[in-house]
Amino acid sequence: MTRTTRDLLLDAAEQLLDAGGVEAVTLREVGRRSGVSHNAPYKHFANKEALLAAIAARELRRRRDRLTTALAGAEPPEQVLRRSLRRYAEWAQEYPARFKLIYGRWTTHSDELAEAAHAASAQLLTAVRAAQAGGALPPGDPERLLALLRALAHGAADLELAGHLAPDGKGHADAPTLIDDLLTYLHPS
Amino acid sequence: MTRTTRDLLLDAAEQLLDAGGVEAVTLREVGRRSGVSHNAPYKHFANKEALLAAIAARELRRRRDRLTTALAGAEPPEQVLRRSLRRYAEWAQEYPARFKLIYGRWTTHSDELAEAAHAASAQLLTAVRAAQAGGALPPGDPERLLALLRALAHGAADLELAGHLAPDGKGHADAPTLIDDLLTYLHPS
DNA sequence: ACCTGAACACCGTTCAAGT
DNA sequence: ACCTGAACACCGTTCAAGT
Repeated sequence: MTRTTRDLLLDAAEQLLDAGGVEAVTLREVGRRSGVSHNAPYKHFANKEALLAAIAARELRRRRDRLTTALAGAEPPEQVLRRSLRRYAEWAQEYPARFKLIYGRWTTHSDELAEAAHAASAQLLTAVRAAQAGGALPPGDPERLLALLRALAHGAADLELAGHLAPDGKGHADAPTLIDDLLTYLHPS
Repeated sequence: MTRTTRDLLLDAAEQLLDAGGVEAVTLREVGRRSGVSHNAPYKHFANKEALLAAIAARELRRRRDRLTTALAGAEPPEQVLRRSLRRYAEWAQEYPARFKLIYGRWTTHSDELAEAAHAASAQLLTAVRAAQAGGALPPGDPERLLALLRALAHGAADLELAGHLAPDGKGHADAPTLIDDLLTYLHPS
């Protein structure tokens, strides 16, 4: 409950991450903003990679908790799925650096990161199964169908972020539109 | 035709990029490998960003040329499209750093980069239209349909690269499989 | 247990100077 | 026109030393 130095370091690093991307996160500036020396972070994290992994894990846990809340409601599973995928794309747009950090390659193995990612996947899988049972998604391996949905949402978000999605502005092909398009194509008629 | 210093610098930088990612590309090492001083690159490129943009543009032009060749053949357009998307995913796996560089956010505007990207899109759009005309893809705005296909291929490639696609190995949900799955779902029955 | 300050080996970039 | 060497302001990381 007490505001530890570790928390201060994490908050400062997250602030820098959001403001200027991963390259703006320097241990020296993190220390400066936390009121400690430039290498105090080494008493709390093995190195810079470990600090970034801790930020990624914390953010992933936040998102998993929100997803759990959404799934607990009375909404039909295909609606929950649609909203979750759309929120994923919106979140990527709002916090691009967090998105890149979490869904980029992890150079350091982190148990807590892997655990949070697995839990989020399990939640989504439940929604896919329920949507299949309700006839809103075609039958077949739910893991494979979820992979398709996630790949589309991820690719749409990433391309939009890079400005490579419909560069002429034609077709209104933004990420939420593409997610809706896919769900429509997948809906058994 | 002569091997200019500029070419040497580009080749050295590309080598470093492939070997160790974008962070392994330092102007000092590029100069070292090209047999010039650590700041000779500044006589050929405005800065490091411009050097990276030149590499990206060169690679994008190579890929566009290969795509043009593929489209000129007698193969049915939906097969060309399928092969192009699969090759995209394979290329991402083989040259992850080039993939990240080209499809990441461009911090420096480059006319030649923008031009090459636009040309590649135009080529793919032709294939989509032909596949629609042949009944292999559903009707509707071809730009929007192409955006869907590219987003899926991009997302599948990027997640696979990061090791976040089917982490348990279940479902055989690798990138080529997902591309095939989407084309199957899209095929009007 | 946690923190500091100096030090080391790197960076990108600038600049005066050379051919 | 192209290149060099010194210099500047940064980095991440290590280490001896302090409380």
